[in-house]
Amino acid sequence: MSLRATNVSHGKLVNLWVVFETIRLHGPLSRSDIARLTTLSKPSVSSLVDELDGLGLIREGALRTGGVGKPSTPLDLNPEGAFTLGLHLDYGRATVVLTDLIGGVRHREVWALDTSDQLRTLRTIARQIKGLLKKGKIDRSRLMGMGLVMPGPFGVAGLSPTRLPGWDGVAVRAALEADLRMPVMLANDGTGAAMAEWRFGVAKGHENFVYVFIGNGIGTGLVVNGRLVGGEDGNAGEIAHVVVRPEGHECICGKHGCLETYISLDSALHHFRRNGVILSSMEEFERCVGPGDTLVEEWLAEAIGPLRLGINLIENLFNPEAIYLGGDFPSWLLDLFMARILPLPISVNSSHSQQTRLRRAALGQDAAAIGAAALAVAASLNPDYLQRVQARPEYEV
Amino acid sequence: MSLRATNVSHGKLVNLWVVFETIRLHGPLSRSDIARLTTLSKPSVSSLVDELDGLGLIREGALRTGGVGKPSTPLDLNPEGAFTLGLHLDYGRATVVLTDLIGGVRHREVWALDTSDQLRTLRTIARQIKGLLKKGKIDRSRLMGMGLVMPGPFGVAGLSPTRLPGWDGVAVRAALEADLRMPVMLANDGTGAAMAEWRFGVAKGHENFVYVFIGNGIGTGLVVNGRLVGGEDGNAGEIAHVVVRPEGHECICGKHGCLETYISLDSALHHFRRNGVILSSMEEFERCVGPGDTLVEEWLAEAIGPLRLGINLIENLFNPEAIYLGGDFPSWLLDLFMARILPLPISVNSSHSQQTRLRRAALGQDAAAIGAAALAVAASLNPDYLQRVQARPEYEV
DNA sequence: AAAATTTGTAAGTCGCTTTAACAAATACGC
DNA sequence: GCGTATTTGTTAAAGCGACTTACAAATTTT
Repeated sequence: MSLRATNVSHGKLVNLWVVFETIRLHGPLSRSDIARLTTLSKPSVSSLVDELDGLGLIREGALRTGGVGKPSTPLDLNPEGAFTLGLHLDYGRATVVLTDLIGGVRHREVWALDTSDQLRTLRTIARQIKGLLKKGKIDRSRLMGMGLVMPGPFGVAGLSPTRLPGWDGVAVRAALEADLRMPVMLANDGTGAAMAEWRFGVAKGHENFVYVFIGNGIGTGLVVNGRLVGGEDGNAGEIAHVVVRPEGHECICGKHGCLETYISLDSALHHFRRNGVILSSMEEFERCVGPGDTLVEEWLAEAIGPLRLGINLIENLFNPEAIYLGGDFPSWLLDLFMARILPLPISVNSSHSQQTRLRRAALGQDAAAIGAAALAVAASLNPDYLQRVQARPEYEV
Repeated sequence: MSLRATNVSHGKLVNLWVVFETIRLHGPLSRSDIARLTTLSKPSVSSLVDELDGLGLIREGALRTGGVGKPSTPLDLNPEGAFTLGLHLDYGRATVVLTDLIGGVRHREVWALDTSDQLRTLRTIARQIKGLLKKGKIDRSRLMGMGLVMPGPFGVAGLSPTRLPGWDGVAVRAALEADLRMPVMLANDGTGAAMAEWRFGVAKGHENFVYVFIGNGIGTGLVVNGRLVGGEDGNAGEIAHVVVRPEGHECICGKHGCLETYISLDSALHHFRRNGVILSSMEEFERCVGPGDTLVEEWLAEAIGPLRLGINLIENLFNPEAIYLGGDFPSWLLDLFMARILPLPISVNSSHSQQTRLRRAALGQDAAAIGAAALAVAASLNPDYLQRVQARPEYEV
């Protein structure tokens, strides 16, 4: 049961978060602006602003004159106010970003890893992160924690993790938390990418949206009623194994015609392999394949129908403000999807404009890692942050 | 933006709701029990309980002795504390219930209506309801309002309302609110049914679940993160036009293979008509058709695959605690669905047991109306009730 | 230069939860 | 059977943060 009583102290934390978010979304703002936007009184805003200032999370700009009345002091987030780590773990690869409070990437590393050895991978990651921090790029006392995202689903025999073999039931979160001695949040990669666009990208301010993440596999990140959605086990948004072609390709899950067998790097590699071209990673794919290739066109022709159905069912079930398309795929390929998928079939969102319904994600291939970092901010500042986004069943490594 | 600041008075309303809900879900409870369950202090609980008592919403039971210590006073909801009206408007028919605070149906009426005449229908409904109230079955001052549910989607040209022709853009809510002079909440029928099971039925206490509502058409009601989901326009959960057979039946929406063309009364009637049997309403269907009929079996054989896909995609996208199957369909037919659909295909919910994943709704065919009534309770008591469940685009009648 | 407007602060009030202390009523131990 | 432990629920006072009211300060408008 999520029914939690409240009291004055909790209320204050809520208001602190409200002021913080208001500045983030609409800043720079004066204290009076904030009072108007939040319905808090001016004295209350002043006091909360003082507190945020004391924490170093916001900063004052130069006095702004021009209008009638006393000049106002614009307030904005202080990028240096807090730092978080974001880790995107994927097949054979880990991306780590160190971000500031406004999503600026202060440091970035990508490691090639043998992810089939889980223990070794975890040790390497922990060691590398410690090294990264020792280089002293940031004030260590301002490091709030780390977010970790990886392909889901979590804890489902026969289904997971379909894109990261052998990682089912590995207590990634606990292991890293213990080793790095900082809070670690865990979610799937789609949720990470959604979080990034939600806080720092084009999905700012949305109450309801869906991020479709295309990478090795395909997944989504969900925001409903202004909150991230994890579902009962942290596995919500798992669109990969939704059937779009009942008589279609056989899937590793045992069903036929799952979306992932049409739209994913894996499905592309399969198509290439069936035609005698052996490619085995995203890097190789990017290096060897381009927009005009016949094999790409063939694969795309087969993939666009299923993707259209996927978009359609997301619209009908979530009736979101918008759907964002992004992920690990090369940019030109996402662009092709965007172009070929139009016109969108009729749905509950048909009263919105085509441009509104489906949009390109703005952040690049690091989105998932950046969003992971953002998870750690939300977890430590938002008193109502939903833990349930995290995956549940974890066992000892 | 849903970022709303809080203060002590709002906090009190939250806590009042928390205490109310705690009693509803776990009652009968002593004041001390409530304090333990909510983390509120004992004096706070006492004060909030006094307030709820003053409102007449709860009542004390007989002193409960037996354990160590002073005997406790069990508290429970007072059924007579508040009444609400629930209206389920559907093709050719309106069901109205007058319910008490614990979902007990104090009065029920079903009217056959010519719903193709919207103005007339609205007038009739308003008149009948006024008459119903005049009969003086309840203390009028304790009537909190009305909930209205009807088939969606709302405000989508070419798609809605697929099961209630001519009602698109009709300002039902405003019209009834003005005529009856009480607050009226509006949502789709799936949401109504979900609400009924959530508050009074087998879905009590869930944070995440989906109700699949099968009637003239097919829809769902969604609860995510402990809140109803409406989406941007109040149209979330519109599963009817999700494509499950890309090469399948043509649908009135212009697409092919929509779920509704396989599982809905409408699809059954179509199948019968193609085979020379003309039926035109749910009543007729119930009267003329039974479990063993060949035509039913044929239709069922074709319907069960699509339904299985529908359940599968709901599981994968929402990862709910459970899915409930119910609606306007005759009970024996829902039972057949429940039996034939097993085993459920693999999904993110496969780690749950089959019995947990899909369950029969407990409330009968009045569920949608009862849930509509429950909407009015939540709207007036829960300070964080999500208005967005309501349909948005409404125009004057 | 006076008036109007707007920003932001200071002082005190208000509402609600909390802590601390305690009275009342029961079961339990001897 | 009586004192003790336990639990319930209330009373009184403290604490906390938002609110209202009043006002000083800095600018534009007239």
